[in-house]
Amino acid sequence: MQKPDSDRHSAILDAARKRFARFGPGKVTMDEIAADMGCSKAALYYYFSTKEEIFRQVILREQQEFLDQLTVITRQDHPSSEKLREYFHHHLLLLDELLNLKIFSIVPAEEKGFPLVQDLFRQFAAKEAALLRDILAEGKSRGEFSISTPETTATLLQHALQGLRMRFAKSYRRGEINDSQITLAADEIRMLGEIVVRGISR
Amino acid sequence: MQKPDSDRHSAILDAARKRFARFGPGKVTMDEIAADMGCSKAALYYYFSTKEEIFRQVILREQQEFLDQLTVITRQDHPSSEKLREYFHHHLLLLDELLNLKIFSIVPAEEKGFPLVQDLFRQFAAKEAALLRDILAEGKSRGEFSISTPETTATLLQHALQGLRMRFAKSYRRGEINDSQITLAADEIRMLGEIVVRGISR
DNA sequence: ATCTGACCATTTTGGTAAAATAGTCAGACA
DNA sequence: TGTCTGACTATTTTACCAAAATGGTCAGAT
Repeated sequence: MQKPDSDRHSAILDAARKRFARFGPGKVTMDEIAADMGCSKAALYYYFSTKEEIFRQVILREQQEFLDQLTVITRQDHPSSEKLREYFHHHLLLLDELLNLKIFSIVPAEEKGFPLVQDLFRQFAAKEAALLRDILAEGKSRGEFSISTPETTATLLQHALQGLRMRFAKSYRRGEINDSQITLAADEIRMLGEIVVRGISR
Repeated sequence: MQKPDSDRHSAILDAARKRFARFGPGKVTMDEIAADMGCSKAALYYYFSTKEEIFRQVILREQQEFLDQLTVITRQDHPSSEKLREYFHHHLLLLDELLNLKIFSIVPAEEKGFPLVQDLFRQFAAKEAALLRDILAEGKSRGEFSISTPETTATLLQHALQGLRMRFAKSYRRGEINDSQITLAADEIRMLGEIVVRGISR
């Protein structure tokens, strides 16, 4: 092959992801990742230039999966109000599944985060907001929604959702990760969705 | 007098508040507060049993002022929807003014916070939610609002507001505290208020 | 009733040597 | 040529300890 082995590349990301999700980027060593892979540390540098780059790509993959699922929603042939509801819904469900995202999109400030990764999250937030904005803009042009600027409204909703996430993250950090907590958070998010849909519908 | 000098007591809180607001509770020494007061450190212990107790009372006073103003709103003879709007509005304005609150209700996780103070914030959040709930319950009983449980809705709105605060807090921590940022945050909060009022109105 | 200086116990800080870690490289092997 | 290794270096993190700073006490002054 001309290109570096793509399977190997992604296997390293898998191994790293597990470690990162469990201990955070600061507490994972290259030697540990190598041990999980059953190879030497130097081998990792054949595929990735730095540890930060590994972490970046781990996060990137998680985010991409998240965005992909969200994008599917916007493509469907449903009323905008329905799309908005689904957007809210998936927002939580995915957050519950994607380990790394759950930890790092929420963790206080930047903690042990590399600066490069901060950029990543900024871009992610922007893409997320763009999806929301598209739903809102579509709803507006269809005459379903009554809003002045989809852009601003999208940002607003994103911040509000962020607040609900916080609550979820808090009980997570305390180990209270049981199902009833998730159900509670889901209910809250759904209720916000209902209020918002009603609040902006014509 | 039989009782400890109340003016002195509150003067100490004033001095401490300034220091705390500027450096945070962890970086303020009893000697510094005493120096500001022009007295010895030991004198402070005549009025307060511990440093934590001073900090607690500083926070308590700030929170009380905040709650008092908020309470005025609920007492007024306005439509519930109007009260809700005002509640949202004051929420930000006061946050902008009360230095300590602004810093500590927002600061990442608990940082240097004493455990005792954490309780304080929990209680504060509960009182805040109670005010919101009262507005919502009143609106419901008047037939203005269409909501199932004021309790749940109040919690939900509180979390959403928390999210908007975060955004405000972030630019604050970066020193970008200019007026345009505040205006932006105020606009966002007002818009959320409008959507919510519309979303729950009958 | 209010406050002080001297005092103690504990925590925080500064500095340094040892250990751990990220990243490099010349070369092995298929 | 593509993949990997062990040995190596430079830098960061940890471990430790003594010195300084700090929270809190107390007997007594005013």
